[in-house]
Amino acid sequence: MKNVVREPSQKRSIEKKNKIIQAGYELFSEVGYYGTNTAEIAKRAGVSTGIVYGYFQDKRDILICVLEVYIEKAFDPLIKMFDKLSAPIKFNDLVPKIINAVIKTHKQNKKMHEALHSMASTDEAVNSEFIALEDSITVKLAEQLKKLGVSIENPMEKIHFAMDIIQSFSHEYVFDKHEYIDYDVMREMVVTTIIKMFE
Amino acid sequence: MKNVVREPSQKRSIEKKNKIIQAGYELFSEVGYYGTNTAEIAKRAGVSTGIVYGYFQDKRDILICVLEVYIEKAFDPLIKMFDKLSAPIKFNDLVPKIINAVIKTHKQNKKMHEALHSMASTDEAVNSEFIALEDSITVKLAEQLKKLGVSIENPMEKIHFAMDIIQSFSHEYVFDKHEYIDYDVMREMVVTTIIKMFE
Amino acid sequence: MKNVVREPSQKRSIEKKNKIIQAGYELFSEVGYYGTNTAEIAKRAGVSTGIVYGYFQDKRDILICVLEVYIEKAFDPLIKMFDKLSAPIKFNDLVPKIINAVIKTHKQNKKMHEALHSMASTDEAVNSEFIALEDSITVKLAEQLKKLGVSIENPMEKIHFAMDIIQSFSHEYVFDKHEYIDYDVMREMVVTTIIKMFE
Amino acid sequence: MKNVVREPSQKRSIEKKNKIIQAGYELFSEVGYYGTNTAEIAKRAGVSTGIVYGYFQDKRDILICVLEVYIEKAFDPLIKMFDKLSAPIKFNDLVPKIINAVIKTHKQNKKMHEALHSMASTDEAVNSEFIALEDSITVKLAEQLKKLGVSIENPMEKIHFAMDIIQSFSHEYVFDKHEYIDYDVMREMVVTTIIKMFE
DNA sequence: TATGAATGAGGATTCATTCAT
DNA sequence: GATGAATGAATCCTCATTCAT
Repeated sequence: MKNVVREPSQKRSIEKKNKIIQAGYELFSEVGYYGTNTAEIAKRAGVSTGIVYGYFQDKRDILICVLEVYIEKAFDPLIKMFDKLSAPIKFNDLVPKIINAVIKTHKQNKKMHEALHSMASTDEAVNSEFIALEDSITVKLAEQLKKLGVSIENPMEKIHFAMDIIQSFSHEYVFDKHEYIDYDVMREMVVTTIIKMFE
Repeated sequence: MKNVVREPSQKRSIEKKNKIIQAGYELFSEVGYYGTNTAEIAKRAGVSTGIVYGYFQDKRDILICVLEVYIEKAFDPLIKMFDKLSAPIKFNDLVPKIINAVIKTHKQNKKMHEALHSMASTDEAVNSEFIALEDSITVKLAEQLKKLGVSIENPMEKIHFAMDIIQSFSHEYVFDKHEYIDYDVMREMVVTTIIKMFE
Repeated sequence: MKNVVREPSQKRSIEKKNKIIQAGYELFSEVGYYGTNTAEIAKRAGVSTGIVYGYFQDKRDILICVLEVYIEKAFDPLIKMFDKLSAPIKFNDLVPKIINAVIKTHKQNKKMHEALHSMASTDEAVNSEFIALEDSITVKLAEQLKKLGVSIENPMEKIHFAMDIIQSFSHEYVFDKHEYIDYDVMREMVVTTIIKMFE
Repeated sequence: MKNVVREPSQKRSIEKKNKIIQAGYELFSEVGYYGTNTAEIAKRAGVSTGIVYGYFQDKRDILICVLEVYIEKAFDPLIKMFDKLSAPIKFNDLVPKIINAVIKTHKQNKKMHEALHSMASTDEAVNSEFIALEDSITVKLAEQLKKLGVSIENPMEKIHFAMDIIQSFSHEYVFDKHEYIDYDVMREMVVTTIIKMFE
């Protein structure tokens, strides 16, 4: 009976809810979930501590919302790109484009990406959300390929594998972790590997 | 004069320190770093809360030690495998062997793996340690290959890329996240991809 | 200028004020004063949180009003019974009738009875109200008896003592606390004791 | 696994636990359970907030302990008096003695008495404890009377009724609520009533 | 070295009350 | 009058860390 969270119908309210999510987004990015306290979120959002609990059940609820926003921000461009695909598919063009898109996303959200992934191990909901995201991307792409006449063996596995490679490469690329690695060379490897797989 | 952490010279002391690390290992695995408190660690280790701070600077220090143990446990078999390599290298045999080893490691330590990786985003030291680990593996393997007469273009990039693929695949394999994926088919892809790269 | 509480003159307003009191009545009964929050009262009353403070100074003020309603509901029947008394008074009939009335009241309002009495220790106003209630009952009954020609020694003390006994018995009877007690036997004792006192 | 409350074995610890209970006792008496906060209790007890939770599960746990102390303090004299009874029982002496004892107890603990009774309506444990207390007193006294050869009809009901009367009278007597009442006259009524019942 | 009691700052959350609309 | 969003002080409790013994 208690703790009913307002579903903001007023414009003002939605804006305020978004402000809080945005504040959470920033703070979680900067200092992580455990490094952030609700008072800080409220202050950054320009609201009182109390009202935060008018919009969210608890601190974790903010995290979940931030996660959703992140997923939308980060993966919508990709999904849209897949939607726009048209026959005949030229993997030579497509693969680099995807890689670039993923890298761009990583660059823009790298901290949040880290912060959220770091929660997946403790928080089942966060984990599921990421799994569902991978599912939807894989399935969506598989459908598109089929529709566009690309007929390959084990499409699911190939797509998933390709996405894995791209993810892991982009992560490296953005965080640029090892100085002895020429990441542009590596990028070429990724591209080549994937293209071969789909031909 | 504060915070002087004893480097235990006595056998008993070393054992005690290890017990604490072990307790930390278990607890961090089970409930994560933030879900664990030092009193619990002490209790599980069978020591007093106070003495924990005789062996470790703070809670994070335990994490670092746990991390080291993990890395040793998890990656020593791999490194040893590389040490034992002898010419001529048969990638057809080697690659599956490596994959199996990594999967085995993942299986045995999956919770700890998660827990530690989730810290890398917030804790610089943890992050560096992981980077250093990747470095050392890459470098070590590169040296070995060279020594054993394998001469390929861009060895660093290739090795690193191969390791990335294996890591990410093993992770998927162990956590078995998507039901529509046949992970044995995917494993074959990984093997084939890598072998091609090195020939 | 602050905290001016409107004395509602409009019918609608009076109804609304009563609704709030009713909601308070129910909630205080169910979960006690401290277990109830004003938002809940407002919701149950079907009004906004804000307007509650248009009709009441603060939460405690609602309590006071609830108390008044309770007293009226619970003790008016008794007072009316006293009003209707006519000579000659037959204590053999009257005493059981009073006991039944008090028990009935207790049964109908037992939760509220508890809730309010539990406030008397902390809240002076609540306490006074209860004392005043006892006063008025005692005085009223004393007057009636006198008017009806019942002349006894120490009427005030006797009446008060009788009321005390009835109160405490009714409480026991309704809450039926001890299984080894036959409350009907006890009721007889109460009746006999009181009748003897007044003859 | 968490929240294990120390059962203090050390003398110092017991003293400290008692200090906290004492502080709770005072504060609950003065401003009630809801008017007291844990920090205040700690301060009054001369300890830190933290350690309070080393000795008690939560705030309510303190209340329960305070209740036990109160019951012991308040009712042990009575119980002991009953233990010492010897044949033949002279109700003329005994009843006033009991009344005096109960009044004395009420006087010494009146605030605590109020505070605790006010919790009984919300807190089941507190309620049960009071019921159990009444049980034990009634049973104990019944046994004694039987042992000492006092054979009366409905002893349980009579004892209980007598205790009720005494309780309620003592309460009135101590709080001295109505100026038109001569409480010494009333006391005589109580005494007479009870004595008659047991003869 | 070792103990575990003690510290107290910090954090999530609630809720009576106010205020802009 | 009425709404319900907003406020922010207050509260319970936790836990990393210290310290007396």
